[in-house]
Amino acid sequence: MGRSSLYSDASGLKRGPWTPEEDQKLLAYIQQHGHGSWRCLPEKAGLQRSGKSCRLRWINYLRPDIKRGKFSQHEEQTIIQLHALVGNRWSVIAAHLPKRTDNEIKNYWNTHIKKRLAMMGIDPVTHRPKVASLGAADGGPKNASNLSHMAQWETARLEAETRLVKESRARHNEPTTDSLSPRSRPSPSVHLLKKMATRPRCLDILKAWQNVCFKAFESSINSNNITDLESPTSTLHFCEKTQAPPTVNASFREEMNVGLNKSGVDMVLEAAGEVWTGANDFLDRFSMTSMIMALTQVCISVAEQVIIMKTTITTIVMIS
DNA sequence: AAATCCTTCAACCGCCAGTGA
DNA sequence: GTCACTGGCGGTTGAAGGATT
Repeated sequence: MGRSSLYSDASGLKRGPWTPEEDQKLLAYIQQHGHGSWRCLPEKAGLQRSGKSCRLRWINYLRPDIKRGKFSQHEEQTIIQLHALVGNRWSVIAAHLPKRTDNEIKNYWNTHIKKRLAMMGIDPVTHRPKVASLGAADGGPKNASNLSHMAQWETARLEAETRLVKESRARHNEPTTDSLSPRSRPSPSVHLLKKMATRPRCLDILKAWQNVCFKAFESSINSNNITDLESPTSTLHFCEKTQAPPTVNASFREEMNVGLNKSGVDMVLEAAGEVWTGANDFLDRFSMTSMIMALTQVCISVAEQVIIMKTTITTIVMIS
């Protein structure tokens, strides 16, 4: 496989698929000497390859700590929820999946998850519902819309549960996967995600969150308009029109550019009051926001169930 | 059985950030 | 400060092989 021919390029370096002999040479050299400088490695290992090609082959295929084969359901959920958080930052996502490479995750996303989300009526880029397109495809716009939302809420619920479990586990000092990251240089985001899973959360945040969330919840139920709710994976959107408080600084807004609705986050942060003032570094803020997102998704899921029940009851009453 | 279409994924490319001279 | 080099990353390609016609 690969897109280049088997022939050597202008510099005399071989390209294209690796042969077993080449693999053996590379493996043997690295096991004996370590990779050292990738640029110098091919010559020392007796390979007619570029250092870059050797590095890629090692990272994505030859490393002994690589897990191959089908992705588990848990891995898939992790990918989806992390993608909702960080977007196409495959190296960050890979850092949280044991023995998976960023390339593998990227391929899996593009060939499997992306399509499945699209079929569920979820935009794989924004993680928001594509209600119009699903309705058009299915004939019944209303049913399609409801189906779409139910899928959304269920996805959100699973995501939230998974995230909370993960954070809880991390707090109990279970081993993280960071040491297994295919990248030797962890990105800042890896540290942030790791740190956010280990910091204790203040219950005041929960209280603050309950205030904000249930106001929106009540409002949604009163209007009885399901389509007013946004995708659970996008989270917090129903707070969007709230004005952002002045206490949250601009640099944080920049740093939080991970697909969140910032105004919604701001609103919760404002309600959190004093808790927030103590958290003046980005790590704390990121951690707090992650928790808020998880809680949002759980809450939206509950809200959806109630709305569906109310709609059903109304329908029954009308029929009877 | 052959042709065509579709899916998968290994490998490449180009860009960017970090580092040292 | 800036230049060159290196490694890391995300996007893209295209061959292989499976599925469908």
